[in-house]
Amino acid sequence: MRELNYVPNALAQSLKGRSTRTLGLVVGDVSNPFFTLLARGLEDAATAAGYSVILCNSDDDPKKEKAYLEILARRRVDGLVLTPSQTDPQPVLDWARQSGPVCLVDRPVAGLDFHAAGIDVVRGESLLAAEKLVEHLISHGHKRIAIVNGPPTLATAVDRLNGYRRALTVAGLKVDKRLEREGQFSVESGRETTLELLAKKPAPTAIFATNNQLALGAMLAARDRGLRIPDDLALVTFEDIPHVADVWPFISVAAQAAASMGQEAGRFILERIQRHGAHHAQLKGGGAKDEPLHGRELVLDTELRLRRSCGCASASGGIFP
Amino acid sequence: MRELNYVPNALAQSLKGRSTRTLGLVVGDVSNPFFTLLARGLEDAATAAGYSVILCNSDDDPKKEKAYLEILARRRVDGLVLTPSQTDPQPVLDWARQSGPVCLVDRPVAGLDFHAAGIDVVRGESLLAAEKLVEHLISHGHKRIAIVNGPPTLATAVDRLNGYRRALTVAGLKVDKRLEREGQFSVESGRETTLELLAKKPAPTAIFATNNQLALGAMLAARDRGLRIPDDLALVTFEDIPHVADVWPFISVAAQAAASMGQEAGRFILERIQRHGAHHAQLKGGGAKDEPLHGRELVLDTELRLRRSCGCASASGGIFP
DNA sequence: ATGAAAGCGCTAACAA
DNA sequence: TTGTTAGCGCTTTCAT
Repeated sequence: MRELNYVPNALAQSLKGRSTRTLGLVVGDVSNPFFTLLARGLEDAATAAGYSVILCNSDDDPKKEKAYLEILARRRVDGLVLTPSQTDPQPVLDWARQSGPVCLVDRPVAGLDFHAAGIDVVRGESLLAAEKLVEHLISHGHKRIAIVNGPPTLATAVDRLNGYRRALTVAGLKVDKRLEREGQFSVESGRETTLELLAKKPAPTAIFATNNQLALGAMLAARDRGLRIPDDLALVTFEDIPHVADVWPFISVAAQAAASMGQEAGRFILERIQRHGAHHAQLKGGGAKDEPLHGRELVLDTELRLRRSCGCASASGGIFP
Repeated sequence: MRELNYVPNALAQSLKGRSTRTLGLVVGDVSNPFFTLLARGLEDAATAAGYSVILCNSDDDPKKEKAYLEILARRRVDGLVLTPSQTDPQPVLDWARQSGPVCLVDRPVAGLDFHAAGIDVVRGESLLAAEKLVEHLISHGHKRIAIVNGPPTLATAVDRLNGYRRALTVAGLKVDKRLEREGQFSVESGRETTLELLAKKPAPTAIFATNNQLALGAMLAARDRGLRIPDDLALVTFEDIPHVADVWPFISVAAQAAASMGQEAGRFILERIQRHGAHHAQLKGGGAKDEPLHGRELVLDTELRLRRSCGCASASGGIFP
């Protein structure tokens, strides 16, 4: 009788029950391949558990982020996976307290006691990887190494800057603020700041771009100035562009497992949602794990992939002239 | 008084009203840069109009697609933006009749009278662009040109195959089915089928990979066999990988404006939602556009970008050795 | 003007 | 077992 086209209304179900089976995902920009993979990973984890995900692009703008959080809260998403766009921990704390489980991905919020707040964090190892990258540049003989960074409001930018500085210090090179540039994590920003850097009296001989978009911008800048990489300017960065490196093994990177990051974030948030739900609807028997469940932190390994842009010879035979 | 933390419940609002202010987006795979940009474009258009988007990856699998459509229908999304994964027009027709506005992106469904069904289509020019690409290979003197294609169930694959055949025919070359390979629109598939092609007695001297993932796979295959591009094997494909071509002007492509496609799809679907809503809730006065509104088709231009993989000399100076 | 009530489509608790 | 009912948080209508 209801074979004649009946589709249950999930809204009504959600209104009654305490779950929307929906996750909110707020990333800087899905077009950044890193976030693309992250989104895919989360989507897979979510789908497997019967959840859908609402995708939001904050462009790392706290205003946009705020607007999205508001929308997601109204929609009563069961969990939030967020790449925080600012230093202020309040929005995240508020969400955790009022709107439900949160998992921070890619970067934590400086000054946020995620452990106590019951907020999970999944991120890559940034500081150490950055240090290794710069250390490698130093091993190639570079002394004037510049950093093309993202906004200092993002933990990844801060970590990578600290790694950069540490490498210099350890090598006995002095930290020169004039070689430290910050901007957005975008191609345009990378191009502009690199251009500024290259205009300096003694120009840097190597650049550490803190993500792949910035690196792309730096390469554009090098091209603008007629510089060859790595001969005239060496370059290292974070995050591979999927598949591209396989056919064009050129850019040396510290690679993060973006898809895994998304999946792990999914695992965290789903687990937390389960407990959260069990908590709200006081289940009578069964698994009574009622301890508050502190925030966990999962730090994924970052793998150094040295190719040509740093000055190393191409490992692979190279099919291209 | 309600400054003390009140968040309206969008579920209840939606349950009462007739709108969820949500769009469903089903693409093959967001990790394909083409779909990434499409998703971003749609998200932008949606957000600007106060809509959110639920992202789904069908992997071009009709089963997964069906499951997602079911979920989206239950969630009562106001509109559906879909890259259809099969030849059967029924699912789409059903959606349009029962669940609301639909906009097909990237590809239509063969045999679907979208115009009559009131279904919009936003796509790139595939056939002609494919023909030009292959025509160009022919102009380089190639006679044995293979096609590495996606599933014949997708309109883009069909169109590109037809464009390929037409170019051959027009040039007086004969169509050789053994040089026509199909599979998935994935890197792995591209690698496998290219490997098969390269194992043939007189191997093809040029390959037309019908999307960038396949092209990446084809390049991997070339590397596997120790072939150089374009010297030993020429290659052309569809869709640029954003920014990469700027720093590595290597792959010759027919480029589509993916982000625009997403935005235009957004415009179409939002407009249709508006009318649809106005239709349901019989508005008393005002703009009485009650004509049924036929399905529209927007075909975006595809731009040929000839670089090196086809055999053309690099236009740009090239910063890489 | 402000206030009360019905109902959106479900689920869960209860009654028969 | 099957049937009825209250209520999730809103919006809209109707009465005050």
